[in-house]
Amino acid sequence: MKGDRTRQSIVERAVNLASTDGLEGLTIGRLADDLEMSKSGLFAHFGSKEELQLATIEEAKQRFIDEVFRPVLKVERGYPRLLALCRSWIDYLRRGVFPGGCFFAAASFEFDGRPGPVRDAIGRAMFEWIGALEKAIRMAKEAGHLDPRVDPAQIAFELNALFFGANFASQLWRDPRALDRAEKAVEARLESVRIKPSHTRSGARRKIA
Amino acid sequence: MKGDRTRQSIVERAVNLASTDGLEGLTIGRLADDLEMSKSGLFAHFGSKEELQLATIEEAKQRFIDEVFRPVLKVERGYPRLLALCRSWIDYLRRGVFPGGCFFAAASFEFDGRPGPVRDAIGRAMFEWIGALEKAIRMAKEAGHLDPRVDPAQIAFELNALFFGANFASQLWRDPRALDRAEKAVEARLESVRIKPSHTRSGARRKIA
DNA sequence: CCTACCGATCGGTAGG
DNA sequence: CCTACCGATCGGTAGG
Repeated sequence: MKGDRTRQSIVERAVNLASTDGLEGLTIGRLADDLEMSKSGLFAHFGSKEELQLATIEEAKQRFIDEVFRPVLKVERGYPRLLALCRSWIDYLRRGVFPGGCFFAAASFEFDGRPGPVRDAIGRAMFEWIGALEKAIRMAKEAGHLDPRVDPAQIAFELNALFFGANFASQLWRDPRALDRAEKAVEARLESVRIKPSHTRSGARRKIA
Repeated sequence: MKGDRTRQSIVERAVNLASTDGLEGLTIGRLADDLEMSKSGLFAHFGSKEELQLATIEEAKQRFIDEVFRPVLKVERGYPRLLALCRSWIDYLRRGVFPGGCFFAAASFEFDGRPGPVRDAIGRAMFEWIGALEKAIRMAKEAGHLDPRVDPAQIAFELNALFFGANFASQLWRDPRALDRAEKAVEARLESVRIKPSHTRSGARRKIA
């Protein structure tokens, strides 16, 4: 019980530290100092730095799901939910859910050159996220809200790229226009493949641009 | 003379190491081992790790200019050069100019949360790159090849985002489709704001999509 | 460009 | 959860 609460406070702090300094820059000594506990006391909860890193990724996933994904499930399926999901991502950066920007963007670029279980866990987490994005696109397509010729994997790739581009400019330059630019680009891209609901019974679906 | 050659071989190796392990993961000891020289002998060329990091960024800039930017200057100005610049970026990833993918994408995400001269240098380098991209867009617009309503900063933001998205998927997942997806997205985006040259004297310019 | 060294910090362990 | 410790490595220095 108490051990669980301690462990939880450790991984929460670890996620915040890792989002600014990286998962490798996260050190057991500094984390212990921050939490005013001994290194070995903290260490005992994980057994190795790698396990601490994996636990940190798991905690970041939970926070991401709670902050970005879950709120959107109440929006109606199809185009509205897809658009809401994209806006939710941008808003998650705007609200500063992680102090160093998107934890997963940072972790992806940090570990893409280092083989091992940590890289694999980040790869899986991003695969799940892109998969969720792709699913939202596919559902909108199947609901007749998107051009049937649309390739969900391609659109998911492009939307994710815009999110990373937003993270880049807003974090490295502290450029407040970055999030607006990303929002504009995302909305234009979705609009370009949208099929607007026809209000007349005989009205043919409008051609997409 | 000899000192210059040694220094050059150090920074070349440093760029490669940093592209996979990060600019902070780059350590003087490992770099010295790799080059089969003493730590202090290597260290004497720079005076501090920070100076080594700054020299490494400078070397990466040179390589980027030589590999991505310079080849494109021979292409005719306007739309052709803009398209060639984008393709050159994607081809630079494809050729594996840096072993760990794009040095600047990695460095941007690594240092965007750590204040200091290294972050500032990366910020400036990226500012110059986005500026060059923006200039290519502006030139195409002024040549009448792009919709006059186009905002060069917006398009530059989007193109750079697609490049980073390509780096992400090709590095973290080793997904060979990533570069093709980026190429497709870039070409579609440019096409969407393109004004095709009219071949008839009386022909009005076609509306963009 | 080298050997020889410094204090600090790293991940991790012993033993309680 | 702690104190006390380990060898290895970190960035950096002295002196040549």
